[in-house]
Amino acid sequence: MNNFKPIKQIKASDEVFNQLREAIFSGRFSAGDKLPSERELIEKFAVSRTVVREAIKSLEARGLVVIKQGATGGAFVKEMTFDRLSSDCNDLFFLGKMSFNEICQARLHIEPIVAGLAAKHCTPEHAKLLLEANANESLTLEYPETVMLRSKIHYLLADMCNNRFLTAIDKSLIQLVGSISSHFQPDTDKIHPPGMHHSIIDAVIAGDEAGAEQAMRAHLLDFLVLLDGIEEEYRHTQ
Amino acid sequence: MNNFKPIKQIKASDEVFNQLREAIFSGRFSAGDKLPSERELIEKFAVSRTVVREAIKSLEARGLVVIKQGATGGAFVKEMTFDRLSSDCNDLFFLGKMSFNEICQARLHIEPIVAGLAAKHCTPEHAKLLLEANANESLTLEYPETVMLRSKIHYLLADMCNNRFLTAIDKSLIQLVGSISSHFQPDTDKIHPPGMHHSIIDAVIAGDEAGAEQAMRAHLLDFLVLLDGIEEEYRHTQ
DNA sequence: AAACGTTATATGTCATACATTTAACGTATC
DNA sequence: GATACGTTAAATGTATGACATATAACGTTT
Repeated sequence: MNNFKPIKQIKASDEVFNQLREAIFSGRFSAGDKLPSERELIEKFAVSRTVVREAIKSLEARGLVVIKQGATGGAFVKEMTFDRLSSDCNDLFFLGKMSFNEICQARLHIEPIVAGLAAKHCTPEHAKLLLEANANESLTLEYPETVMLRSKIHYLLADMCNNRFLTAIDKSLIQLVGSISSHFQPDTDKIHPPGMHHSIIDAVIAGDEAGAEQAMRAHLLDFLVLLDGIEEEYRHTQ
Repeated sequence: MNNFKPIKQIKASDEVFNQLREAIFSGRFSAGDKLPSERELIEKFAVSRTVVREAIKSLEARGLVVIKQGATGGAFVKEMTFDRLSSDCNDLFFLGKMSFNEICQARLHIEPIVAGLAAKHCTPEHAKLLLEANANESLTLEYPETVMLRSKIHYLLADMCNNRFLTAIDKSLIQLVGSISSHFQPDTDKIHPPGMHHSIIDAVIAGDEAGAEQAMRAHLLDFLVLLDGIEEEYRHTQ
């Protein structure tokens, strides 16, 4: 047979999108830089404004740029953050591609590791923050502040593990569990009594990796059991 | 002070985007369904075609729909997959937000867990696939096939862990390590000699969770050491 | 110096026309 | 009847011009 390949008619807007995307990835534009204005892009690419606008709109939806209006406006390259991962995880859950149980199990496996790494890298400043957060855990019982206060420790530990990938994954899971469970506003003191984090913090501050892992695992087992059955409820109220 | 909030002028295209997004998330449109045509959306939202098109373009960039041209064309709701996570991980690496070392370390922590879970859920069919893949590992030394063959086992194990989140994360890491390292086409038999997976497979098929974890950890330590320094090279050749 | 209006330069929206892609239907040809 | 071919219809893709709106910067008045 012949080796002819099917002609791929690339849409002009996609082509512009790709070239701009490449330019950003290659570092020709870095975070904070302004892309050329629509008028300039029209000239350089020799296409209509429609095409340029749709390309930029795609960049925005992809989270690569933010668009500002006005005299000093334009498309500015965004500082890429790990929030994208979180937002994707959210999408996947809400589209039913992940069960609450899977999220919890994943967290049960990953967060102890993170806690161990946090213990390994704990500095006096970190210790201070942890103790502060721990002391403030019971300040209020109002939603959604209470959820934030009770999970603060987890976020701090995530930031301490010295691995941005694990930090991002862990935070996504924490955030997801939080947002799903707080949808029901269960009695906070019941599903997450104050003082649950004591042993974790002690181990982390002591630099005891294995102890921190162990303590986190035990904590999650306690906590997640109390949340059991919450997904059933969730899927039904939608 | 007063409690006035700044007026947030929502762009029409964003509003349309959000409403369509919500409709998809709420299940009003599920995978494979066709959104209303541009003409219909124009009527329902009472906006111009520009606005509708930019909204749909955003949905496409977000990976929620695919757009087909022609008589039976339109915007079709996409089956949401975990590929999005992989693609985002790629972006983050190429934008310098993750180091190769962080990726390797994350993999070193996560993949043993996955291997353990795989051992827990291993069926005879799984065993067959693993043995097959293992036998085919040295079929070729040509890039990029060789990379695929040597990592096949890892992908299989990822699929066996019964947790779609961990599967997705693990695959992202595997794929990322593979694509970065194969950029240099190092001698495959040197950095990843055949037979490295034997002990892992034995443990998994035996259903030995702890053994599988251990074997995977040992394998990764061996393998990743051989890849050391590859990032330096990479960042310089860009 | 502060308040205010003007202006310039972006992006945002609308409307219309035409181009292109694609499936489906009909029709001639063999 | 099957195949090839042209026609048509319905959708998205692109081009263009006009006007709306947002925003910073400059000038002018007070």
